[in-house]
Amino acid sequence: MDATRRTARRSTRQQRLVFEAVSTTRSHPTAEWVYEAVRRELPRVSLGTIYRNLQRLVEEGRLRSFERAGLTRYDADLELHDHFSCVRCGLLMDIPRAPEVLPAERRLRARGFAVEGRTLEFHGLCRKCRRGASSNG
Amino acid sequence: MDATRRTARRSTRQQRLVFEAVSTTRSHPTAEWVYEAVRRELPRVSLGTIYRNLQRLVEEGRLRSFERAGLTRYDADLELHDHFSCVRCGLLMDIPRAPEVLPAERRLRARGFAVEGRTLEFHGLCRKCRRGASSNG
DNA sequence: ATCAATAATAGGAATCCTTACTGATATGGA
DNA sequence: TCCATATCAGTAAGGATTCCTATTATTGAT
Ligand SMILES: [Mn+2]
Ligand SMILES: [Mn+2]
Ligand SMILES: [Zn+2]
Ligand SMILES: [Zn+2]
Repeated sequence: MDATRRTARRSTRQQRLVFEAVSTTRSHPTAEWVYEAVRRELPRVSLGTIYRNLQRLVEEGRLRSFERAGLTRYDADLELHDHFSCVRCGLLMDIPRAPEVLPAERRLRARGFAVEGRTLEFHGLCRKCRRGASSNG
Repeated sequence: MDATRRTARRSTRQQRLVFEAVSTTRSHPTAEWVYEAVRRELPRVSLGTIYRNLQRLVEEGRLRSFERAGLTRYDADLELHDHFSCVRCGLLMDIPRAPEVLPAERRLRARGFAVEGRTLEFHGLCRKCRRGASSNG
């Protein structure tokens, strides 16, 4: 049976390298960053291929994506988690998400909204930047 | 004294109309939306003027801005508040922010981070879309 | 190994939002 | 009036992403 599915899912070298580039960093990289990383292994790769595979991996649920400062960034960590970003150095750090339900979410549900998820990001100064904050400009 | 400040701050008709367009809606409009709104009063206004004044108003702290789906959106509500967005109809709704401190923020401070603020957005189905969710595609 | 069918690629053009530039115009003070 | 300066309209330029097309790679079957 199942004669309809003639072709199996491909996994090209390009796609594997794109996924690997994103999944081996915690820096929430941009397409350009992934491009440079993949190029080191596959110098002839094209930027279009990077975008195409990133988008495919997001559709397949193997990566998350979000925007920041006009750029799309990618994250291979599929666990629900929140973020902290440093307004000085640009660090974008993961924060584990505790199972607690936020009061605001309870209020939304009580009003009849179906809450499926959330995005939570704190911003401020990381430890390193905090130390130099008073002396430097 | 204060002879250095020779020219007073101008407030042009264009700037007033840009601010009015943003501040009289709760839809978190885009630059294009503001452009169309201002054009109804001032048909010869240019898109560059819209962008320039939006950017100026944000710098002056009279508007907030943030990105969503590749577009910059503007908000005249300076009160700290959170958002709910409907994944089906695109509604982006304000949620008043209660004074409670989130546990995740306490944990960050305990680890030495200086938390200055946060962005919190829930997503799911609004009441209207929830009703039609099961029957419609 | 060869073949046909199909999926993915490289390279570049096109698109979309936003910013930067330029010459014209308006404003307010000396 | 005359000058300095701010803002304007219009348009060019920029940057990130998507789209397009001919080419190449992969698969399954002969
Ligand atoms: Mn993350
Ligand atoms: Mn708002
Ligand atoms: Zn920092
Ligand atoms: Zn809705």
